[in-house]
Amino acid sequence: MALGKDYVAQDCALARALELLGERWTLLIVRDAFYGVRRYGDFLAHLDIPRAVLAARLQALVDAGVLDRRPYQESPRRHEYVLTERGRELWPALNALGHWGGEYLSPAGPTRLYTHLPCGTRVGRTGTCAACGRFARPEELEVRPGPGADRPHRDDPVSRALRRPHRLLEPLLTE
Amino acid sequence: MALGKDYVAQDCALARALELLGERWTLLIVRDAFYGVRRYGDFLAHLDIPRAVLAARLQALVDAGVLDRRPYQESPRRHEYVLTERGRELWPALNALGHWGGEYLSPAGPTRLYTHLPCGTRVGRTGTCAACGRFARPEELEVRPGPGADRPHRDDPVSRALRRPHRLLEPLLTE
DNA sequence: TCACCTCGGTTCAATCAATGAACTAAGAAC
DNA sequence: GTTCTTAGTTCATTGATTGAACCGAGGTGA
Repeated sequence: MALGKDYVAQDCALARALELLGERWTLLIVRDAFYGVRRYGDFLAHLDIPRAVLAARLQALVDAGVLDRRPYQESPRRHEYVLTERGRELWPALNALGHWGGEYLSPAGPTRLYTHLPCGTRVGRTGTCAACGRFARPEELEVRPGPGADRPHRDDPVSRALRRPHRLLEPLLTE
Repeated sequence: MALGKDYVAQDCALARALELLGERWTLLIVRDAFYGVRRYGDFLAHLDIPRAVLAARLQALVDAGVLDRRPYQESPRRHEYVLTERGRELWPALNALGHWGGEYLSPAGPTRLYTHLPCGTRVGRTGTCAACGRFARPEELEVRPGPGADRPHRDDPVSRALRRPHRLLEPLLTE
């Protein structure tokens, strides 16, 4: 938020997390990173976010160690943004918020469904796999559109790629 | 957020949750509600939030069914804001975010510690009680300041009351 | 060689939201 | 009847977000 009167006086771990993650767009960027989005242009196409804001948020997430900015090609040099271990640790929070939104704010049901790949079981609200009892790590999850994923609102290449079932954190294939 | 270009086009449960909860201050208000804060004046004293913003956020949370506004005395008629069942379902999300902030953004360690009252065990990152293996419900948790709760920044009556160990959701006693 | 394309940004004026101080209202207490 | 408490509202100022335009490095095709 980086305002004059920050959350700093709050002396609270949640406040510190929100100082970074509570800004508009930031958690949606992180969500997209879990879905495999890695490039500036892909975030831009999928989120309809102002370019300046996207640049600022990516920078903040890199500074906080949530994303790693690393080259994916030389000549011309281009970079991609990939979740670090610290960033991947945000999965439980994102999962919990998403499930809450699915349960209480999505009349048509969840917009996405998650399958725990090692045992093929659908994962519930808590993020725990009913079959094996463990909390599902994001690398072990496959996403696919759920019943609440209504009429295809968006038709950019990134949204189309995200509608295909795919494993979390796997880089997006936008042909 | 309620902006012209909302998150609506996102067709995503997380985006819908953030539309409500992602606004500045909102999740801190919900956190305080878990800690037992219920009155306008107590939120105000503890959060240092502008009065107009607090009023707007409380209204939005009531409209969304996260808080219930109900009278706690007649003559003069006064209301308090209490978490609904839907609001209490936000605990996993808040817990996950708070633990992430404690782990990665609080150098001195967690600012608060949670004990699962039925079995007396400290609760870890995942929010699951190591002893009984269940996900701890907020009513079953006791909060107390942790090692990262540094020098008493704030000295309003609400902050002082919150420093005493107490059970989540129990109304705050500010004498 | 020159025009044009792509990708990843930066710049900037206009708009919208947050801030904080002052004000309001209704009843209680003195 | 004056003052206190609680729970707000109002409003000018400040600050962040938006969206359109621009920039620069390198590649491509004629």
